Amino acid sequence: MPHTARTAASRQNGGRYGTRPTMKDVAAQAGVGLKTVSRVVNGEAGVSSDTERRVQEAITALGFRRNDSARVLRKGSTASIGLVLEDLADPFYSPLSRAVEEIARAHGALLINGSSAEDPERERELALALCARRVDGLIIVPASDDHRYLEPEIAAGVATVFVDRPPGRIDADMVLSDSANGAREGVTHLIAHGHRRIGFIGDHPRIHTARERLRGYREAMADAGLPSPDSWMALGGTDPERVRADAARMLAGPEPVTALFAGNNRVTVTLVRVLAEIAEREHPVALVGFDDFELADLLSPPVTVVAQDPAELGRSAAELLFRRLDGADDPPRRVTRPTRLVTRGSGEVPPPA
Amino acid sequence: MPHTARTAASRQNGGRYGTRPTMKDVAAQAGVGLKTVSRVVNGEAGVSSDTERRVQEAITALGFRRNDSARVLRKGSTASIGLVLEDLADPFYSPLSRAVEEIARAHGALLINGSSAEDPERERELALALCARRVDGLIIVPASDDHRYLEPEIAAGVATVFVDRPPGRIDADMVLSDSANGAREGVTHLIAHGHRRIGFIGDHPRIHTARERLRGYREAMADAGLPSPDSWMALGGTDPERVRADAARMLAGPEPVTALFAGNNRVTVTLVRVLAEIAEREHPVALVGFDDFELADLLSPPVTVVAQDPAELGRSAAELLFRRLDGADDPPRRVTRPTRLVTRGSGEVPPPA
DNA sequence: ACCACATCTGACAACGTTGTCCAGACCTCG
DNA sequence: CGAGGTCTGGACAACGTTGTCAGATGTGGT
Repeated sequence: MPHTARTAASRQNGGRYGTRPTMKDVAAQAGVGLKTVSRVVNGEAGVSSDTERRVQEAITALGFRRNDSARVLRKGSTASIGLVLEDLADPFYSPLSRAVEEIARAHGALLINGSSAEDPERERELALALCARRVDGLIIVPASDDHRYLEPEIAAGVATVFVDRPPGRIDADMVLSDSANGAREGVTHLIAHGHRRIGFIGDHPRIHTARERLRGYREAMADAGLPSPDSWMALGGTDPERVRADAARMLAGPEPVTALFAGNNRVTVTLVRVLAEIAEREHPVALVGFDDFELADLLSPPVTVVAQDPAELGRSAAELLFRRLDGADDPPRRVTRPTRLVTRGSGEVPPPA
Repeated sequence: MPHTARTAASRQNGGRYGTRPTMKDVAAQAGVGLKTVSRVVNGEAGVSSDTERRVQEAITALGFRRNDSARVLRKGSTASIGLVLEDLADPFYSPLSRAVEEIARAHGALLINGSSAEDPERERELALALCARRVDGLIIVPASDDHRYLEPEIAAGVATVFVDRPPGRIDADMVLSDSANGAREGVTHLIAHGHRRIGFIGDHPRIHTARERLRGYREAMADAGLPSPDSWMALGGTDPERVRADAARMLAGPEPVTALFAGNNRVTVTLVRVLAEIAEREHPVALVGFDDFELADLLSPPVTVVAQDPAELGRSAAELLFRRLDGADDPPRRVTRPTRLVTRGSGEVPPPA
């Protein structure tokens, strides 16, 4: 075992720590021209097998690795794409990210990704940093509602696809779930099970999907001839404390809601906790959540959800992106993917008699 | 609203679709020298405010964005780090990834990441591709057990930190959880609650953490003077069907195990399902899982786990990496983080009388 | 012996940026 | 009014690769 990897390996390197051999060095070592090395490295034809062998040996001896920065500069394409989303660690977005990665890999591209943390300025910084790196394409889960800052980039040829939420003030490809209809279906389901007072707790209305889901809720209530007073709607974000307070408020008073609709997975999980805590004291409250989540079926009661398929969103977006990179230049398209109501129990709890 | 973003923006560009303005173009537009533009773009001193203004206007007019590829080539540092892990979508790794991203961001670096899918060859390809891109540093969750392929890279100055599992056949920085002691503690906990026949279901023994956890299990059994026959140990990976079959086998027969220890979060979740399915027919089986997971506390019974903190692993690894990038060159260090037994119920189920 | 042709190889410019170095304009002070 | 300094701006080389093109060598046909 070497003393340290660093010293051990730098011995191979003649001790030139931090200096990498270039094709020129390889050429000198092999006694051939620079371009011949380039040909060998890129598997181009027209190199005799004897020369190729000599070059390969020199490459191994020096530990040469092609500098892709220089290659990118010369060739103009980076074989990498950027993904900007809200939070890489969110169980909704991580499958999306993974799906994008798989498609990218299939196209020989690397994935650079960053979390915007729902901050428009941070989204912008990230997206522009990725453009400066000359990513070939960009997939964005918007935090901002104005993407005009991307116009020069798109004009310069950076293929751009928006996913989960639409772009703001520019026309571009997008892949969305049908939030409004999904929410409407979920709320209608609660109404069908006898509920008349239903609360909606969702994310900030500046987020497109949150607005759409709220709209679906309102439409479902209106369609059933039910009121939906402001006190039954909370749009304060997904902070657990905030959600708890909102839920407590809706569940208190003389006319408490008998069912809750959660606007996304974060809210659903918090509400599951809240309802579990009060389960022993009160009549059970029905719950339907937007977004599926792991183990939803093992809770008691199992949680009924309006499911979307985040991996499928990612796949669609990435495929659309690579279609563009392959040269498709038809007008921007909007892909809408349906949601699916998964009934498991919590959404079928009847209201108190 | 523009007809399409592409055509709208390319109008700004004089219609030169796919061609980006360079500093030279900006210089010509502003009527200054090339280097002056560079100075403005980089906020260097020595440019009069009048000249600066003219340059800024030219930049905006042309939609110029610095080409970081060229910059990287000239400067030698990419301000980006690579992360290779098993699966970006795994709820254990996604917080790790996010934590690395945050630290990278704090140091002004971008994160390029890829999933090895537990395939050594894929890990190698990814890591070397990242090195070819000249990432400043590399964080790796190994799938391979031989990392000598990285020696030339490390010698050339690519800081490298291994996380969650140790490197193979090279000496390098690493950040690990204390898997063996964690598993021992978990199994000892089951023994303390009266269990004598305890099964272990874990990942492939080629994975270091899987071996360590198995070792912890064996030591705990041996310390208590209990046997641990092969039939109580399954190391076939995390495929749900496989895990189900293994569990079924251990729970059948005249001397079934009365408790199960799960080697990671994937296995735990599958076992939760299995135990839920048989809960009504048989005496409840105790369960302790390695890795915490969301909603573990809301299942019935709530799941006792040996918790590690993946975000903390990621943070530690990234901090170690940036310490190296800042020039620290003390010998490679091994950081071990303790695990924490979280008792919730499933691990305190007694054996049948 | 000679030419036509194919095969192999290398010199050179270019990609877009930054570091070095020098020139000129302008100021200050003796 | 000149010497010395400061500020501003630009010419040029270099980073490591790839595309172009032309030169060198070898082979076969006449």
